[in-house]
Amino acid sequence: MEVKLPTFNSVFSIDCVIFGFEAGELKILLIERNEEPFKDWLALPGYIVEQDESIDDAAERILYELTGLRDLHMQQFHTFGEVDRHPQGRVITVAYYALIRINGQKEVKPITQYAKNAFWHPVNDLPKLAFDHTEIFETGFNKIRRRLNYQPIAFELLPEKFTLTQLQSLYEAVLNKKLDKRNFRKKMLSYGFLKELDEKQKGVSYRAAKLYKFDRRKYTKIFQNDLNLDK
Amino acid sequence: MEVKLPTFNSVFSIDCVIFGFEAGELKILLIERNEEPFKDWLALPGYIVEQDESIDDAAERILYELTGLRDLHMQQFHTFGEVDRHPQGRVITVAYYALIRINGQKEVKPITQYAKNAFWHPVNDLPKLAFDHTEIFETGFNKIRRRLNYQPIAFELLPEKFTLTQLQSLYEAVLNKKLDKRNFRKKMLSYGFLKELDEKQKGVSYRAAKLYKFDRRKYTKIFQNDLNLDK
DNA sequence: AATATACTGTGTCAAATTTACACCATTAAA
DNA sequence: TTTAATGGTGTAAATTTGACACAGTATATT
Repeated sequence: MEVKLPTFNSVFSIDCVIFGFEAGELKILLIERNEEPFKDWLALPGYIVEQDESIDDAAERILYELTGLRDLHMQQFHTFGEVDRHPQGRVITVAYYALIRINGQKEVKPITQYAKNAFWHPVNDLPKLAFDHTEIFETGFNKIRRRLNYQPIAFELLPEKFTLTQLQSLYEAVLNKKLDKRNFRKKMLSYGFLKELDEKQKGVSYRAAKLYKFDRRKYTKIFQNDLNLDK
Repeated sequence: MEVKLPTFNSVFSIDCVIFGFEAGELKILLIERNEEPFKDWLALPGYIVEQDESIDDAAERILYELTGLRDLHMQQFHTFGEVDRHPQGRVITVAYYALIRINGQKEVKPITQYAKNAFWHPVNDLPKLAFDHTEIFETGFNKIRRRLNYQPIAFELLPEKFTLTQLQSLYEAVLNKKLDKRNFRKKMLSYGFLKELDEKQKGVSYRAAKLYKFDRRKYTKIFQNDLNLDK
């Protein structure tokens, strides 16, 4: 923006694509809308930005109000600004993604009345979504697919302690292809940022696997000289 | 955006980081502002989005009005939404980049009175810019650095016919490091999307180099199975 | 005509990385 | 004790990357 301000020229919103991983499946968080337009439709959690909050702050607040989730690391990925994307007027939306451990999170549920409820849905079988939310989802999914290879996003989706098989099945779910077990392990371990624990998986009816932890300090050290990958 | 529209809540703008390549140097397009705030400061070309145009359309229009440049392939890369980024009020801006051949373009010059003039400036020696434009530039520069490796953006900066040395020096300018000549050529040619022409460089006082063309059809064919890289 | 200048264009080998590939070990349940 | 299910492991070939140097050619200069 370059000159004296005109009056406001648009409505500005945030939409969130929240990924979770559960039972070997990649899921996203959807809400059931409780207001027109698209009342009763499924949609991404999203709402309008306030004038006195940054868009990053707005993303956190909105996600919380619609789903009860807090303190996720949200990352902007694209802004959608087609004139007709909202049936009631000009609304420009900034899309964010976040990744979250589904297990160990309290149930998701809306805090405000704008959503009837919120729930996890597998990405492989998404219904039609309100507005242009299908496109927003797909754009976001493509982003995390790419980023999986150069950012430590997998570890935000897994429990703190995880097995290498779990890690692999997450990669397979995101990339949508099978990986070779031995090569995958060799590679992951070669990075040096996985810490092997003196602990094993519990509650399985077969040989328990070793648990690992992601060591963010080491990761940062190893990749500190890379280009800034944020934004 | 999810519910009935409130009145407009913000001003919405576009800022452009336009890269060009000339005399072995990477440059961006700056304007000299002609209005408050930041009157007489240098800034990225940018302006306010109209209500009846998509943000992609706005980006093209605004760039044209401030610099006379048209029909560039502009690519959104980040949205800046800090509350205080504009001294006069809430302005959210979507930043775009584009790449352009400086040579063979007509002179850049503003069409509207919002900018006094427009000119190319080397990226290595940028002055202080208005607003948060220095941050916007840096974010954009990091983006194209990354994308250089998986998108054919180099060829938008070079003339249609170019030598491998020119291509290499562009890579060196963007990545800010020296590359090995033989390895660079081997690799580039191995992709198979460079077409060798029956033509040589002219007007140099030493052995003329072969000219090449970028074959976008072949490029697309080769990489058609990759993830969608737009957005 | 000879020489200087400046850049073009090329190949090999070692090292590192990636890929393909299969079976025994362990645990719990039946 | 047997079955079911997954855990955990190594090697060799192929590919890719990285390091490295000099003769060839067009022009300008003398």
